[in-house]
Amino acid sequence: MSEIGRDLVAWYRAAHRDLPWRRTRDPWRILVAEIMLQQTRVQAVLPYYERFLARFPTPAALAEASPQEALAHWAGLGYYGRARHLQKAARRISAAGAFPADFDAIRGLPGVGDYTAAAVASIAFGLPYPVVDGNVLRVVARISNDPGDIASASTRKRFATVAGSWLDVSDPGTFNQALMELGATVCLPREPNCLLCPVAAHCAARAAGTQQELPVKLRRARAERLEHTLLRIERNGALLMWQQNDPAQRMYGFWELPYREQLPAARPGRLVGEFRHTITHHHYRFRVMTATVRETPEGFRWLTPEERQILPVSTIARKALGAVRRTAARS
DNA sequence: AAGCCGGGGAG
DNA sequence: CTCCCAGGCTT
Repeated sequence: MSEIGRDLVAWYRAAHRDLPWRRTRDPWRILVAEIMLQQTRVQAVLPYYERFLARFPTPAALAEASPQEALAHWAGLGYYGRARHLQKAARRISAAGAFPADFDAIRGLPGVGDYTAAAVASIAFGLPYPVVDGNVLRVVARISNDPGDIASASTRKRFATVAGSWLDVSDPGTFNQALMELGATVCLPREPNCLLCPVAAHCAARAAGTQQELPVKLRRARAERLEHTLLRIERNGALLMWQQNDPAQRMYGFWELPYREQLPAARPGRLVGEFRHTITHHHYRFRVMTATVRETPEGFRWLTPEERQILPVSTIARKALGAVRRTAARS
């Protein structure tokens, strides 16, 4: 093993965080963790992980569940395509009778790309594949003092080769988690804590003083601003809502409050709440108004509080109802 | 290669 | 406000 690998693993054994998915080598539990952790912070995943696995402890359990229930257990975590892919993967694993045990078979599961396949292969099966996530890109860029744009495929391929050259083939899973743990807790994006770093002596950026400039990422996204009004229409304690039934649209499968434009015939009442919400590069400002309707509009349903507990309700709808409660409490 | 998908925390 | 997070899929 490389010196960097040895130092990283020794540091990791002494300093790593105790996280629930580090207490198992069950490939199903590892897979669920890795899917949940895609572009999602550890702190955000923690409340979901055990709850999800308590309900779906095996691939068969998720395979047999309704898509609605799977989605309801994912609601609030974001990137809902992951929940649909995971259920497809669960059905495939369940039908095969065993979890796929080599890299290519794991990589072939829906929702599993290069990162997730390497993570499951190394952590659950001890196979020697280096993971390359955002943490690893940052750590490699700094240790190598490499100014390549991490948005480009060629840079990612080069960095993967470097990470692979450090890999501890006797325990790839621990090495991979050590490299990511360093990025998550020490080699931070804005302010790397080089004084605590176990591999500072090997770090070319540290030597050159360029650690704050790395990694280089050229792509930039801009935010679009939008405004909408949602309607809170209540009847006998139930709320008028609709379900996003178009797979091509955002939030497919989720229940939403009516938008003002959807119900031109509704009679608006008073403003009862206001909140902001950001989805990728869309920055929304929502107003919430009470309203009344003469009859149930086509495509809408009255959802009781009990139904809203079980069904997948969008974060926007949850925020809207929360904003109403706070506004009502103040007035 | 670029665009898109959620949501929240840090600075 | 901007940036980023244990990324992957589609075009």
